[in-house]
Amino acid sequence: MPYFPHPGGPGNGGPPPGSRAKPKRLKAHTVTSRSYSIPMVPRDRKGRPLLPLNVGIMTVISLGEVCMREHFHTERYIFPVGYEVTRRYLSTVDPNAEVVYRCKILDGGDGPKFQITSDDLPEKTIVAGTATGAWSVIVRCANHIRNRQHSNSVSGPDFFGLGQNTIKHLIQELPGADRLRDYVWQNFVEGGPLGGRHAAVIPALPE
DNA sequence: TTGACGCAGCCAGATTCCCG
DNA sequence: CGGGAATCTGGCTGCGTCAA
Repeated sequence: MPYFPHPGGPGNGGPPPGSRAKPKRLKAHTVTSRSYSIPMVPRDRKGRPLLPLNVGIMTVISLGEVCMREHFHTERYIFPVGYEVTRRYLSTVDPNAEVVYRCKILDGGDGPKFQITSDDLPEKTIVAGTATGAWSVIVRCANHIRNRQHSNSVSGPDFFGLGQNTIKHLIQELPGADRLRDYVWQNFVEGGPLGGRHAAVIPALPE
């Protein structure tokens, strides 16, 4: 998650020394359009991204298609029908294992359906109306078999990769994305100055 | 070679929303 | 109105890059 401290955050006075009481946070309900630098994305001759594509720990299998209907986008995220990624996470069967989860967004008629299938339980498919709902089932179960008592709080869109700037950028490029009413358009600069682990996005090796 | 730096991934908790 | 679900923010940690 790119962290951009907002005005009024830490460093802007902050709590008095010795005070550990956190100030009440107000929900940032407005999304502002701004520019982000993202790694260069490998593309074919027509300019389409080469899939599958490794983005961080995730692999984008398909970007799907932008659906103009309501509920298929918010001001922060677009939920393309047919979008598919894989990612590694804790197994819900073996406490010592990690498995690959296949995340898909399907057309549920009146809204998107978020489907997750794990490699160790391919017959058990989790489907929910929200990304958070689907992933919270996994996280709760993974924590349960490990006897971990932490909350099942999880950012679903984050786990689906929809919060990744690179993936956001690719989804924004899909036909129709520029005509979504509620979505707040972000400006991405490909090949911008980036350090760290994921300075380059590489095509995933075919299985 | 190594330490500083920057970023992604993940988690905890706060806030908001929604339904009974 | 209350409780649970959904969503978002802030911070910690680990790892890769780069310069000294």
